[in-house]
Amino acid sequence: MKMSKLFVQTLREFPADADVVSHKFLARAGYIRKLTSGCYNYLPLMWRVLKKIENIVREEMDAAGAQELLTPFVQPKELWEESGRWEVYGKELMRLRDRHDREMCLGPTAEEVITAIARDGLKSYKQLPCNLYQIQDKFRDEVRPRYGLLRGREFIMKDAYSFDLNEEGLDESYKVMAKAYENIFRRCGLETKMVQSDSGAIGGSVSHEFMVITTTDAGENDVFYCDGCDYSANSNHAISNLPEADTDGSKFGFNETKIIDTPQTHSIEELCEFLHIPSTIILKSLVYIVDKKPVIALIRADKEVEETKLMNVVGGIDIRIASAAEIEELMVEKGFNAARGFIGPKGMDGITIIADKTVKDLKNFVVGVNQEDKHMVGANLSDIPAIEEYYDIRLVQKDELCPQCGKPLKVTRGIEVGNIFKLGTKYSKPMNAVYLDQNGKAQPYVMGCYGIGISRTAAAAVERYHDDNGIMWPVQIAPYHVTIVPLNNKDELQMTTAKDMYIKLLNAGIEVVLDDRDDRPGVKFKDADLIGFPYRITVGKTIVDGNVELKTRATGEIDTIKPDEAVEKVIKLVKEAL
RNA sequence: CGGGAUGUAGCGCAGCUGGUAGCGCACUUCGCUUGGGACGAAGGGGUCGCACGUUCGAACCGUGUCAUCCCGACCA
Repeated sequence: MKMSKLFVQTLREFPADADVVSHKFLARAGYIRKLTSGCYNYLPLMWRVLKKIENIVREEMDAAGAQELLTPFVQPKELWEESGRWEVYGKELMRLRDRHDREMCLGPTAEEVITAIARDGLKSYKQLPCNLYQIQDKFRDEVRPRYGLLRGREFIMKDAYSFDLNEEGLDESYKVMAKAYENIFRRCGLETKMVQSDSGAIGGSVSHEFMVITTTDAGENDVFYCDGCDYSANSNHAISNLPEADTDGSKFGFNETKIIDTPQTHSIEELCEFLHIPSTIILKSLVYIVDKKPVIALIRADKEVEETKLMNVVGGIDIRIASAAEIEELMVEKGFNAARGFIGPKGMDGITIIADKTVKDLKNFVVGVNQEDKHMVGANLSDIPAIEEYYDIRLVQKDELCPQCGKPLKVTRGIEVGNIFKLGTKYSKPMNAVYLDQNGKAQPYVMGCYGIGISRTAAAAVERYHDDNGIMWPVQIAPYHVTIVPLNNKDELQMTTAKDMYIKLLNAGIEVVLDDRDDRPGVKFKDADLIGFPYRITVGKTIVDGNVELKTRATGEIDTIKPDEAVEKVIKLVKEAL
């Protein structure tokens, strides 16, 4: 490709609406252009990157025995009613009506559609196991799209679905996919961590996420991991053991149960300061609204509630902390007069109360009693409504102890590029998707599903590999492997040398861009760095001595060598990487 | 959903005490230059998001609307 004909417009400045590194560089280097909020045009350079990722995914999925197909982007309401998700999926599901007023949606995922396909085609145990996948646009109407390609509304996803005879078969399919995912991300030049995670709206029992560990702030997930063993988990799923802490209020003089004045202590910090106590002897009561109904969560006050865990315990879909107004409403309903800071579980009959495991060990603690400017001190579990079961609804924090080996846990940010779920019969049962076993008896498929964000993977690669000057693509997914830059177009020797190398590289199957533009060297260098060609061959004045320069984008390393050597070296480097 | 802000050329911005639009980059042509986003000259490109109102006159004032971005969504 000649640079003069390549469809790309690099910008001297970052677009004003870009916030994270990948968005900034992809927009500035001419890879993407926003069409509307959360939806991006993939321009020719971007499309080449995406196709490369897709092809790696295809090869590895095919090698793992999966079969590719393609389903429509628009899906009918009826299928979603079969699985029950039409009601529960929420606002992320982009719903629409056609001219006949029939309801449908844009596919955010395709469990229903592919389960329906399987149920028509997989009638016998002899046909199982089976794994079907597609690479397709998905649409999720995010509350707030942001971070460019990392959290768009429309995005490209590979989604695969496995159908097995039983749990053992699923375990095997799951392992095969986990291995395929490792291969895929390695071949994309990306280091990933496979971490335990919550299964969220897709449902199911076991799930893992593949995270690209990033130093930029674009990582949306906190990943806890252990240096001492292989434990690692998303914060929405992580568990830990707690270090020793003072949880008995008698050490701080609370030996008898009484209600005392604690004026203006609306926060835990203020309460600690007022009473001269650590937060570890306070029972914190948080009011959440889960699916429009109040739920009170109890936890030791130095710890935070992990909302996903709480939601899983309650069994809701939508969760948020209650507003001041909602708390007031609840207080009025229960006949109390207290604002945030003074809420407690006592007297909250009829309200769901969920207690964290940290509550169990509290003795002679401090707790709100739904009276403004007052707290109960020296309280014990007998002083609050009986708690039948203690759950883990706690957000793990750094330096808590690994649940497997006891070492302090570490935390890092990660971008989720892939996830795998064991679904079991969550979809096959309600959708009556069954096969006949050896005895002629109908059995629901035991399913798994496996996603990879193709466009997100590309963005994650930029987050991971860039410097101040631009992108540093891994060779495997770079839009082109190498650019040849003659510094002065009017210098005949430079141009003929550059063109000669260009032809040789093309003939060797290398993806090469010849920068034939009549621009000054600085312009060409800046663009080459910004776009992120893994290799750059510069043909400058040194050509009179028979030398060109081969520069490696990622390392900045420069070789001064003969043109033919440069050609050979690039061929070798690229072939090795692929 | 709540709050904040912004919509003026492909990109980044100015103009906003009302008088019919400008700068830098990019683009076209010519000259000159050629190892890290040169320089000079001459050009092309905009119903100032949209609608309604106020006014002799609106990018500018008012109302509404749409869009975009950011922050937050209450840790008691």
